[in-house]
Amino acid sequence: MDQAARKPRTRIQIEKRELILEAALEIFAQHGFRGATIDQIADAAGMSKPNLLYYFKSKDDIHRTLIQRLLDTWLAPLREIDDIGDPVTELRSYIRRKLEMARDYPRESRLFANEILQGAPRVLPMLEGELKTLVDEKVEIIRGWMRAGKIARTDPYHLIFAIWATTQHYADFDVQVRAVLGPARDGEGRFEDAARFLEQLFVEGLRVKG
Amino acid sequence: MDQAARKPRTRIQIEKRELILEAALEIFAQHGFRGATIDQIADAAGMSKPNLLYYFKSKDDIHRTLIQRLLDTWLAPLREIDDIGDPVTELRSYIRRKLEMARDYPRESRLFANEILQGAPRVLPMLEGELKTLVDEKVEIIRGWMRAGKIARTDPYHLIFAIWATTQHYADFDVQVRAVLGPARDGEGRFEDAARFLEQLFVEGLRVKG
DNA sequence: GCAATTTTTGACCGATTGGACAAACGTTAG
DNA sequence: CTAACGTTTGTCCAATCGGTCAAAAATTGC
Repeated sequence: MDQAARKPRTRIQIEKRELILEAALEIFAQHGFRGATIDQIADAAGMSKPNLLYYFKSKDDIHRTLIQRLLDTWLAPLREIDDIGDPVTELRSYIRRKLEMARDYPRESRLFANEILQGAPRVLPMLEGELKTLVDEKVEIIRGWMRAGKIARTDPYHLIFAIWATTQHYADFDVQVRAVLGPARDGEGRFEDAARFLEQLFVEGLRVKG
Repeated sequence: MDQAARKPRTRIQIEKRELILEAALEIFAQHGFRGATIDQIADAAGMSKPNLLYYFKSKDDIHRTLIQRLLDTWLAPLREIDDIGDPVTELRSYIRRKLEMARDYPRESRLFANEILQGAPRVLPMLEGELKTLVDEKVEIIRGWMRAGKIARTDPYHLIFAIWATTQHYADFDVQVRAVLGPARDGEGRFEDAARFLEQLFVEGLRVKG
């Protein structure tokens, strides 16, 4: 049965699908959708191409599944923002969480970056729907903070864009960051430096002038 | 003669090579290196594939030429930073110039982003050489400003990364930005909003605490 | 106007691609 | 043991890819 692609039933199907997705994430993140080949993915997953196509009905199917999974975890930090805590603390921990995700899930970040760069052919509806709704919601919270004089008045949309851009930069442009910083200051130190800098930039940048 | 690929000699060669590069920039920026096909580029340039290959000896040759051109103009704003002017003014105009480039040359930005995302296979030596040297140089200037108490003390490398990330974001993630902001606030207004926000963020974020 | 040179094209090639398929193999419930 | 079902693979295919080549067409120098 080719039902495998629709709903996993057996233990093997669940395991193998997971194995394929893990391999595909690596390949897609590195080469983009068109740059990746089914053979590469199958090879990385340790199985033959027809075997892989037994679990996913097409290359597009794999990619779509990955993107869908990614979005849930990717937007989690943003969802967590609420207006019950201290605004500065709230923003600070959002930045830190996003930076941690760039460090811990760079492949997911690059997969997403690739998709957006190509014009978001597979996720545009989600961007205009779910994502926009979520951002609009958080923008209102941030506006509340500004009205209350907790943070400086500025454009909340561009604030969110700036946080996304600066944090994801460390995953998407990792090669460039590493090349510029050089072999010294590698590993954990780089992450802490970035965290410290971004924290200062956004906290001071949003401090209310008095 | 296939010398066309090496050194343009005639008027037609100069014009046609320019036409091809213009078309290729569009295609490469949208689909990445592997995603783009010679046929697509030839079609966009209004000529046949063999004709295109008369002017460039391979797909890689076109791409390499584009990247090489890009880098000169891309790094120009950074080169312009010097320590004779007022630090805040200097940084502010650097940010504005970078943002203008993201607005006026989004295809170049995406071409570069694609290259870096794929691991910078064609420009890694340049990143580790020329770019690193240039950044190191400007970092020293920024450090001087900090020592002189003109701007707050922080990591100059990550400051530069943050400026790159936030400005290029508007070119590379344009689809996402547009989707989130919606049809209103399109066009020139978006650029001015972004400019105003980034200016505030970096100027206030780097203000010396008194 | 004509010959040399440059430019353009149609036809073609081998390699790679995503995917189909049936046969073989493994597993498991009765 | 065996029939039914799940898994794996070798083989094949049509489409597309980057690139070649020789010959036709256009241009240029004289």
